[in-house]
Amino acid sequence: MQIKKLNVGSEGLKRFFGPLEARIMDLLWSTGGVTVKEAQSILSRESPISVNAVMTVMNRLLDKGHLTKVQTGTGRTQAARFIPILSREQFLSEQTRAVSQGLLQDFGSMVVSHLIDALDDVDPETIEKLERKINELKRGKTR
Amino acid sequence: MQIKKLNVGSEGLKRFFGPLEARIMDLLWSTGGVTVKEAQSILSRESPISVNAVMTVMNRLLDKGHLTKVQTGTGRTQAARFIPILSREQFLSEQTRAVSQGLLQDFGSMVVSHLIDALDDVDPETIEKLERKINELKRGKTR
DNA sequence: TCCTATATACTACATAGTGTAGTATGATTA
DNA sequence: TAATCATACTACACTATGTAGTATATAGGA
Repeated sequence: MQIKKLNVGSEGLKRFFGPLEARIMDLLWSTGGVTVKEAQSILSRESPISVNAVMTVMNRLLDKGHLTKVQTGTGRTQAARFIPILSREQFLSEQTRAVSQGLLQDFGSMVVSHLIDALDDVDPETIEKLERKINELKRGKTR
Repeated sequence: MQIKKLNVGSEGLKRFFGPLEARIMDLLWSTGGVTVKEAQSILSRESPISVNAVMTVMNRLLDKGHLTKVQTGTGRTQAARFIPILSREQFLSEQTRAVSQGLLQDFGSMVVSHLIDALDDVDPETIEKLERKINELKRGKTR
């Protein structure tokens, strides 16, 4: 599922989610899936939050298509487990792809220029890949 | 002024503003500055909108620091002219910089990979720049 | 000088997204 | 069967945005 808004001033997952949503998604990805109660317990270590608050947000994430719910039974000892639909990698890849592609499309060379300035911290293999791509493009041009 | 949210699914200026805000900024940049009444007249050509609706939005853009107001006098014949603080180019450059840099920072190589896929449509000079940057980086590494 | 058109301010309401939590219901198991 | 736990439903706050009504001040013509 595609995120609608990117929070430009925030960091990490908070770019794609609200602060609480981000903490919950992080937890879901770290653990592979938790129940509402489990999530609430863990989140409450930092600052107390009600089970219902956590549940509402998890249900919203469910509605938005980020999670599935696995019912392991019924009754009070069998709480539903919420599980991310995409892996963290898949999700981030999809989102960064959507944003990069969108920006590139509308503001092409401007964006590339900014990326150039920020390229210093990118790992060498990625730079290699980039270089190969450029050679490819140049070959295409002179052909 | 830095935008807080990027509308991922929208296009052009609507990535940075709401639909009406975007139309107004576009108008402001195209004309170099207009009064509320002027803006309202022009916008109403597409679909009728009240002067007040336009004014509220323009004032909000003013509050957010995107515009200045130039008072050419007082009274009914001298409406204030709203003028963008940054040029369109400056604004877009600043915003795309913030977004690109943020994404690169948090999701470095992932973003570059997507960039690679989208590079085909970028103009040759930019590719040149990119190539020079890469050479620079490689020299830095082996030095 | 006074009336009225115009500019501007202030206020209000709707909708969407997010954070937070209360109440109600329903199933379970001790 | 009653206390416990899971879950649903509802509600409220706050922010951003779109839209517009009412009020006020001021200028310029009659």
